[in-house]
Amino acid sequence: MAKLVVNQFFARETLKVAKDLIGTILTFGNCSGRIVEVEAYTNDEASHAHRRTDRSAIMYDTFGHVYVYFIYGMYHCLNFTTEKSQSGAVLIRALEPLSGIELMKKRRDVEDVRKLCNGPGKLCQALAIDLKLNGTRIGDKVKLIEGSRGEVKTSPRIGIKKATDLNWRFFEAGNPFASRIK
DNA sequence: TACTGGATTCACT
DNA sequence: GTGAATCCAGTAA
Repeated sequence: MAKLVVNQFFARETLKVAKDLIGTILTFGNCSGRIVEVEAYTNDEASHAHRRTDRSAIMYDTFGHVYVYFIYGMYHCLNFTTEKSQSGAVLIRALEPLSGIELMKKRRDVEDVRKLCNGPGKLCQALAIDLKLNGTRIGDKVKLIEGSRGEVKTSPRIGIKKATDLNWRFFEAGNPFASRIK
């Protein structure tokens, strides 16, 4: 397993980055998990990337950085910024927990491993990700390691679902750790 | 300064 | 399937 070349990886089209993130190992602190579901946000109206504000400026100014935002007064969502020349980001929607599982269980107050990280808010809670992480470089606190993908073209099987007109969800087909696909 | 809505989750029916 | 919880960011005035 190789450490991912962040600059090269995230400078590409958001949709390609999103697809290639499936199967990648994400580590933060003592916990790690395999990314099994993501959502690509390009410059469309449903996305924070549509309008430049103080909060969303990071998506215009950077790629390969962590973008965390707070939603519904209760949850955080973890994104990675993409594309060199325009705004874009990939929301991490679900992880398959690999290590630090006991810690995640404690944080989530849940015993069922499948329910630890099968949602954007849940995985942030399990990994203790909050706004303090916003703006940090990928590879700094949050690290990514190529998993079963990388050179592999055929597996894992990647499912694609349209979320909005321009946004797409990518998930590992048949993986029980992926969140509910609506 | 005040108001509004949201890329979610979970309990309840 | 429905609705409540909850608070920050964005917007209007």
